[in-house]
Amino acid sequence: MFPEADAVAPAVTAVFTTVLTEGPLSRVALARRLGLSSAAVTKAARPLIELGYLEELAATERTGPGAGRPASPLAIRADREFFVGVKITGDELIGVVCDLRAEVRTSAHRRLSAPDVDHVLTELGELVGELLDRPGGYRARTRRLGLAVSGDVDRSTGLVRYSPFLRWHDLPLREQAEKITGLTVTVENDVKALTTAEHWFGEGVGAESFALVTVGAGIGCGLVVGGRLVSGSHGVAGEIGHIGIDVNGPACHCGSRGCVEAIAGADAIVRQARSAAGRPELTFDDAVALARAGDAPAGAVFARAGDAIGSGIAAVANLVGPARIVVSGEGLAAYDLFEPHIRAGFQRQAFGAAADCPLSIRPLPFEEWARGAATVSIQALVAS
Amino acid sequence: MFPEADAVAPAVTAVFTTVLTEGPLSRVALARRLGLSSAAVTKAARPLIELGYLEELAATERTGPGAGRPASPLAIRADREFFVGVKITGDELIGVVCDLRAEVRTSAHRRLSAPDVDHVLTELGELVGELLDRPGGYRARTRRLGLAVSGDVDRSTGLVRYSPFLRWHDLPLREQAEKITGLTVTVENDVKALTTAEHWFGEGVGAESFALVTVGAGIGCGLVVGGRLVSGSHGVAGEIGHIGIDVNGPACHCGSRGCVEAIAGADAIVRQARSAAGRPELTFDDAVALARAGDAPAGAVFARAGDAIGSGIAAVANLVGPARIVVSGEGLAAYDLFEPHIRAGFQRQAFGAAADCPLSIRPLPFEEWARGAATVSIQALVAS
DNA sequence: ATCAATACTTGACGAAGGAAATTATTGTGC
DNA sequence: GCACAATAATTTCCTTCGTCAAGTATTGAT
Repeated sequence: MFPEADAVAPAVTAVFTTVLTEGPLSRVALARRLGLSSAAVTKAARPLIELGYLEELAATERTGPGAGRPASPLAIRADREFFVGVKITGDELIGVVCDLRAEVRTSAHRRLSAPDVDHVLTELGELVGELLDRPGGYRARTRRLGLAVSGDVDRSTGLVRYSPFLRWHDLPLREQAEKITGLTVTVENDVKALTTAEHWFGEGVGAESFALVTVGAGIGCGLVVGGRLVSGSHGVAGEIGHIGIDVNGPACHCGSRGCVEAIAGADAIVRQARSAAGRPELTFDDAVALARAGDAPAGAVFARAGDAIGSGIAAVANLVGPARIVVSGEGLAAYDLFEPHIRAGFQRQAFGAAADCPLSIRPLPFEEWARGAATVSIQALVAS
Repeated sequence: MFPEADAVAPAVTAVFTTVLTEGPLSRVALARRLGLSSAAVTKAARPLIELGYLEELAATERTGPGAGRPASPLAIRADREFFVGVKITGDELIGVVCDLRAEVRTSAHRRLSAPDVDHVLTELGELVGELLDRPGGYRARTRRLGLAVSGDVDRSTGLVRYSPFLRWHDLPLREQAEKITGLTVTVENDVKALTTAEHWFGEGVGAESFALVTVGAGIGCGLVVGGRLVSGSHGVAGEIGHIGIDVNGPACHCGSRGCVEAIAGADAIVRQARSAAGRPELTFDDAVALARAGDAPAGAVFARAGDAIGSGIAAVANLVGPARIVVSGEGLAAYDLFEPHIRAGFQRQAFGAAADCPLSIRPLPFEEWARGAATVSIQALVAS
């Protein structure tokens, strides 16, 4: 958190993260929220104000019966520091500069000619440089960069163990990215980064448990339980895409049959739409167009896919009972075709009170992935 | 923890629970394990020794190169205090007296004529009295009783919100049981209690995450993530029995089709075995006997059920990635018929490294449920 | 103007844990 | 047998963190 200080008092971190994620709050409100005395909050807030991370707002509207000194809420000074976030895919880099509240200030992207490590790193360095040199005074106030990569990533060491789309194995990405950008780098799995962003700054704020489901080429899921991101003891967690929901379903690339992804993944949808229409050249967008035009077989493909996703989500709700679930991802460009069927599948398969779990289904700007990466670097600041 | 003391130092609780669950450990070993200084462990251990909860063992075998003062490991004095645990089912009470290490010292059970609250409480009082008066000096050293009940239970208030088998609604069980027994009572859901027992004293010891799956009339699951029991925001968690694994499968009492429980629950197995054999009077035990005798249709019913359970377990592994999974329950009396199919279903449906999750499949003495209840009261002591 | 109510600050205090020195107890090399 | 190295446990002193209780600040109501 602070330049020179090996350990920050727990209360300081708690006050900071609570103000950061739960908006302006008075010291007394913070004390209640955190189970601390108001004296402790006063003391914890002081260094944060001195460093410019927090500021005191003017007292606003009266709350209670009308008497008493008005509260002076503490708020984040969002422009105190900026963070770069970059999502790395097999053929593109998407970069953003965010403020402390993870609001995107500017963004850019670059196509990649190949997932070659050196090429990616060169492009990354240029992209970060371009973003920081844009008007806004970002460079002077930016120390950290977050990277989001699909696959098996060790956040604590910044090592990419294996990324199938990028074909990377045991790549010390943090080290190399720090060398080329001069920033302090945090590397995280893309779905986890997005989940973190939603947990800290999106619909998951304040939730003790929370799930984010991404629909796209694959079907992924990030899980927060007990306020902490679930990582999985064997490096696997949130693999909602390979829950089996139909023992007689289509074969999946994982070797089983009837996995959610084998029914609702983008490839699976294209395959099913092609055979339903008898047109082997059909693309995903064609299938969407057909279904929207009222073509019954194409519509049925999306219906089945949505239902499969809903079933998978219900499995999450039945097992861990998150306070809320957000469904998102580039696959939801065809939102209108999926949404009712996701809900129907969920309602059918959710057991008892699990069906009460609020479900937000909404498409997601692709930039959001990069914002997730930036959020991870904000977290890294707070944890430091 | 201690009679008069509103707050116990965190280190004291940490030292106690670690010695309790991870066996005799020297102070230095505890310090390493807990990230504390050895001075802190010395200080934390002292009151525990004075109160008779811990004792110092004689130095045993030398460990390292051979020099240095030998360690004096700290161990639990298991007979310092006893705990009663009772599992309440619709037609029976099963009670045990356990020591601090949750070893069963004596047990008893009583049949219930009806799940009538007053009747159950009367029988409970008599059962507890009978257990404590047995030779062993239990009564003088027993202060706590744990109750395990199926259904929706609020452990913090001791309220049974709804228990379908017992047909109880919003029953303040803790209060009433305390009145009748004079002990401090903790009430917990039965599957959670069993999970806790396995996490503290069984195969889940030391695991950061852990799952226990029970196979019986229903298929249940208790989940530990981040060292803490998962409760579910809407009161639902671990409902592995209603994960849908076959959209065209048999109808389930929950309203959906192809739930794990609709294929592998005891009722479902009987129903399938009856129609497979064309004998409508068949019991569960008959079906087991048939399958063991080599009857192919009966064997197929168990195979399908085991496979369904394995699929459900794989969903748990894919989603939360527990360090290990224990499968148990009275349904595993037919262990030999299930086991290979559970493993096969799990291996097929577990994604990637999730398949590495160790799976223990073993039948479980019915008394174990009561031991789970006792464990919960041991936890309540530690937390107090 | 006074008072009650609420928010915040201050300073004394205590609990908890760490650092380093000290004591305890062993095996090893001579 | 005697220094000594090595490891375990304890003691003493000290820092840190947070609470408590008292005091200050700022409002509306009487």
